[in-house]
Amino acid sequence: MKQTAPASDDGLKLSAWLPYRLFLVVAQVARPLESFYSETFGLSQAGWRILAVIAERDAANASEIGRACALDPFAVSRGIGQLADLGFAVRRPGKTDRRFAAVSITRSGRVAFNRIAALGSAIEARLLARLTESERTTIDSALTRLEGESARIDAGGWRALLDDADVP
Amino acid sequence: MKQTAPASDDGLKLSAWLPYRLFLVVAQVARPLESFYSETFGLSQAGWRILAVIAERDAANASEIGRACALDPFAVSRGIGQLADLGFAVRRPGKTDRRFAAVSITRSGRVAFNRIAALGSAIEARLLARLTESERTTIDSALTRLEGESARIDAGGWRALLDDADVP
DNA sequence: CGATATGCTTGCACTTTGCAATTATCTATG
DNA sequence: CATAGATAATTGCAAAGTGCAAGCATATCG
Repeated sequence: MKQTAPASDDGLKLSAWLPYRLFLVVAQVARPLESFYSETFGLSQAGWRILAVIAERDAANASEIGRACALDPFAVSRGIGQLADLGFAVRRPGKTDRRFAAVSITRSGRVAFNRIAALGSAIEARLLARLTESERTTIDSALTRLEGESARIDAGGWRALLDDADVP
Repeated sequence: MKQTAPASDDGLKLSAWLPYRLFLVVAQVARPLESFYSETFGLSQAGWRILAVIAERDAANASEIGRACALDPFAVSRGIGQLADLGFAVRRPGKTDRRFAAVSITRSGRVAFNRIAALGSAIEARLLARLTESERTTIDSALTRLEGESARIDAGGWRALLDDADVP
């Protein structure tokens, strides 16, 4: 009676794997935020991300937005469409090159953003309260490097990852 | 000419917001891994997460799995179905209480898991290489607290978050 | 001027998700 | 010991989201 394999035989303990641990925090924190903005404004996840980007970077074009929040051009286009329907954003042809849309947040978009941002800040405050001052500093600096390295990992694709170490 | 609101007036700078920074790392790191297991095994994201859970915790039931990887019962059920179709998992009625499914990884499921885990380990290694030993220690301990706090945040829902601080 | 390239959008098929209803099993009670 | 009320999991179906081919507008090059 040995149809199922018994214990773990590779070196990956999920609960200790760094990306998984980060994922858990992100997923759990995203859920209440998402239910807030979707219930309150009918905003999708992509819509919220884009709103947050154009709230801090005015007259952004679609590719910039996509890069800033890990969204492909289709999703960006649709997200902007949603924001435009809700009256939270306007798109105008770009000033110099009119192929580039210049997407800007509207007044009511900013109002909505501020409401969501208040929740976001509350969440961050709850998290930061669990850390000491020196931990915050360490994490801030470490995270900068992790962002850079993860961008490179992403850009390289999975094939590049197996050239370094053990391969199947 | 003032249809659009100008600069940021609330305190949320997206690029400095902790959950966003964590999200970026997670999203970028997940992408190559996902394209690997979906191309190679036809596994969905939920399928992979569940596979990873049952690889380290044998005879798990659906709610345990769901809790362990932030998946609702429907998604878990479907994910298990997918794994069963692929021959990577079997479900049997639980031993004592037969309502609980006892989900176990199969031999070929473990083979697949090990292949994916190798990639996962490579990714983690790349990330950890960017950190000093003391940063790793700090992050390890901080992350444990963040996991706990984010679980509480999730459990409380968004209404609970606004009772503490500034409200809209 | 075409011809070609680029940024973005749209239409359509396909997949994933959310939720109500269902099945199977267990526990408690008269 | 039958029946009512839980609980764990699954399934069916509609709604939402996604991926990709093709399309439109604009720009640049020969």
